[in-house]
Amino acid sequence: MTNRSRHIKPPLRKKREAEPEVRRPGPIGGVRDTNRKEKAAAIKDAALHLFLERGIDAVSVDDIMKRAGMAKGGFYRYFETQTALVEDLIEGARRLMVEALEACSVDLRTASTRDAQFAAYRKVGDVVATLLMEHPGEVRLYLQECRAPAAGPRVPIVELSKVVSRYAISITAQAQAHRILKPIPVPVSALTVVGAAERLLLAVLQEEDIGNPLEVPEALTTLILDGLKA
Amino acid sequence: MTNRSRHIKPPLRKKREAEPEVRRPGPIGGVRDTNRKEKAAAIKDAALHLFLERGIDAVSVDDIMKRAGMAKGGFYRYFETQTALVEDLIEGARRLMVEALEACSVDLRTASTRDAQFAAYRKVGDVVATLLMEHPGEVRLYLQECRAPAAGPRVPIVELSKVVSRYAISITAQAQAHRILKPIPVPVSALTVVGAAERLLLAVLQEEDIGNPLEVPEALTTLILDGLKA
DNA sequence: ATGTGTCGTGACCGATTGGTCATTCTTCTC
DNA sequence: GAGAAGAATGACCAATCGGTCACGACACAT
Repeated sequence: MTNRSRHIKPPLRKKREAEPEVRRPGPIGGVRDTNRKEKAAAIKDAALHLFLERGIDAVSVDDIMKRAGMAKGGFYRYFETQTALVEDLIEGARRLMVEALEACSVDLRTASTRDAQFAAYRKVGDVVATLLMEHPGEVRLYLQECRAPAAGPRVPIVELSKVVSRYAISITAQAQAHRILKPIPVPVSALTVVGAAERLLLAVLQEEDIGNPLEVPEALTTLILDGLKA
Repeated sequence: MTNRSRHIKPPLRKKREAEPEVRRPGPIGGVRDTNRKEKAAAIKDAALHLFLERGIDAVSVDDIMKRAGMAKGGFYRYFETQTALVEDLIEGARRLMVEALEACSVDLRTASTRDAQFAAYRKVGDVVATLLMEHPGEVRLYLQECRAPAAGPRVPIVELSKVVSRYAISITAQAQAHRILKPIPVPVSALTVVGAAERLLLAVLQEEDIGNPLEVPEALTTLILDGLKA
């Protein structure tokens, strides 16, 4: 087992401790409970910053815990593995995004008027804007890591990206059925939007010089409408 | 010095050997020379496959040399570091791409007719198609790794992506000056195209179900023209 | 054929890894 | 306040890392 791929293969020995969320010790508002939440947040915060600075693969458990001001051994009281940490990290943003895409898909299925159809699209855009404001780090982590091979701690990120692509394709297919969009091959139409949107998000989050970030959604909408609209 | 970041910091001891290309042993067509080229190619081939399977960060020198059927120590007779290997790996594709972008930029500067202007664009598209056919592995490696933080062996890839973005913005600015494109903020217009094109390339190279790959360039062109054209 | 220098090998080095565990410290329950 | 239980620590483990090096094998010039 190479050191580089240790996270890919299953651990040789079984874990002693697990499921930190399932059984909670002490009173719900007590010191224990409060500390636990604070420490877990500190670990996640430290991990996110290091992941963004160095890339997920280049960050060790020791690095994370040092930045969080704790000893290495404590990590495993909060997370079973690094993969579980990443899952936890992106869970909030993931749920928001998936729910928005699912809602759009459902709305689009029943929308009969043009207005209702465009409203379904707009809601996704609103959620993306919300994500950008409330989870910028998580979104940037997603954009940085989502294309690399799914191995080790990156697995949940790559899987999310596959879900997003699938929804984009499904939604595009429905939009074409409604004749909102040009009859371009559906995956091409869908992935064009995904690719363009993700690249622009990355530019905003990495503070590339992109002009006024607030103009970006409008410009993108114009491009998509003129380029894809039937 | 953490193990994870060992490639970032300068080596403690100085290298004994270097510049494998500068001084070549023996006759140019001799056994030595032939072997050297074959082995170097074998190393690069093994490295590329492993990089694509696991991601650059998850591949060790030992992994590469084992796959190439050689002993670890031999690696450093061919490449100073893993970073040099990656530079060498993408050099061919990089040169093609940069030269095409530079040529487009120059052509666009002097193009007076619409036809000449579109021809300048088309040449870049042709080179991308060539890259796709002749260097599919290298292109895929670029797409997989270009967004992660620039550290260690990934540095040359990330730098190439910055060059590409800069050229895209510069070319877009010229096109807007020619009034070929809508007066959308230049970086937005440029990165939209880059993002869309890269995502579609990735889909083709990863064999996502995208329909007939030959239709992709045409569809993308249609989208860009309708979406961006003035 | 002989000497010269390169090539390839695999043991070796110090550092670091994910993960474990006995021990100590802190909070909880009573 | 005392005993029980969870939480935190840091030494520890085997494996692996990038990189080096002495040495035997091989290609070259003569």
